[in-house]
Amino acid sequence: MPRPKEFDEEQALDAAMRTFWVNGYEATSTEDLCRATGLGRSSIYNTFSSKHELFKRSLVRYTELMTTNQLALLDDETRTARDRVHALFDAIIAGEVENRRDERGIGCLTVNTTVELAARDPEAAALVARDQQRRLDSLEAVIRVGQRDGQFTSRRSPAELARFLNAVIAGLRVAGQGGADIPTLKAIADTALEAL
Amino acid sequence: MPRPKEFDEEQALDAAMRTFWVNGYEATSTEDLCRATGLGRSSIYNTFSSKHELFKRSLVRYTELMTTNQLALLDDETRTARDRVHALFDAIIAGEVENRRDERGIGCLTVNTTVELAARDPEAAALVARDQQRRLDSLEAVIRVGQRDGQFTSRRSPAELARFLNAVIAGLRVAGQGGADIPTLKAIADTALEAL
DNA sequence: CAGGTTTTGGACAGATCAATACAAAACAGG
DNA sequence: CCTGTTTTGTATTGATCTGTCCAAAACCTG
Repeated sequence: MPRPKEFDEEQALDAAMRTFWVNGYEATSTEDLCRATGLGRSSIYNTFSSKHELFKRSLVRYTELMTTNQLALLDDETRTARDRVHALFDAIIAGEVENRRDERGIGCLTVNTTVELAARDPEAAALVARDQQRRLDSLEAVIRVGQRDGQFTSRRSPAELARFLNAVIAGLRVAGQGGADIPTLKAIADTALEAL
Repeated sequence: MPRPKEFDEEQALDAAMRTFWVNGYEATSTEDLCRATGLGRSSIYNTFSSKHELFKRSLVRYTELMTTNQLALLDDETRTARDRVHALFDAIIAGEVENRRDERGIGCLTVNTTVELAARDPEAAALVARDQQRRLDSLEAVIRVGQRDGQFTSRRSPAELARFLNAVIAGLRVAGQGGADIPTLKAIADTALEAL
């Protein structure tokens, strides 16, 4: 009996997510969100309650899309540990490249959120922390495999190396946003791989 | 003949810098700046022209203070290359530790600016890029020394390794903001050092 | 101590912010 | 085709934002 929505909620969420991703939370106005999604204010508030709620859903969606894809690369047991980590770096760099604006990457929404919001938005911080834990778990597992197979020779613990890789990934993102070119990003990733 | 200012401009700049550092550019209101500096609106606008101008000056001051100190560590020719890089990491981690709020670091203003502003503020981007170049130059020089002395055995070029270290530093900052504890940060830094 | 200049405080301007109110439009079921 | 429910567009709210205005206070110099 109710009137159906004229738009696809998931599609609108993707548009909102991308806007937050590119502009950040504070610099994104509700009007920006209207323009990006093509919806009116009423539809947005009716569907997503508030800007903050919409941001949280955007963040969740981002991690569902991105992290899930990336962890699939790490968990691919048909490949060696080194190949998996390499594939992850390649995917990250490829993402940075295809999302360039004015010679700069747009980074990673979870990194951006950590920097912009984590200190004063506990909910956002919790979502990012949860995502990070998933990533660390997968990284640790693949490093363990690589150590068992003798591919990774560092004597450091898998947990430490996972943290290290995660930091390098964040650093890659920041470097991309700073305007580093692809060969530079590849060199950073390769150097990190050699540290394992 | 003119009436002198009642405040110390440099001191006010430091307070403003710290506010931008902790809260970010967008989330800092002019009233926040008044509260932090203890100045009235008129004094701020009379002295610094605008929020954006004040931000640029804060950014310059930040890099003058921080980068200058850090590069002094890298350029200290009384120490070995490895010791210098180690000292840099120690200083960064010590800085992250002494600036913690609610179990989180407040990061680095240049990294924060890269993430929040570089894409849409060319002036801020230029200031950050200039600072980064200084850092890369010093890193490259010390790596060159380490390679000559046989302390660093990686076959990668000093330029690439400098980029790598810079990325790890950014990653350290983000990790600190994400709530990583000190041993974790130290492990990340040590792992990076081993890659050289 | 007086004149000229600057700083300072507080009120204010205009824009923009997130969010809401409300009525008209659009749809499903009976 | 009508009834009830939801969505949608528009106008508007009240708060907050950056920046300005202006008069009074404060200072230095002559």
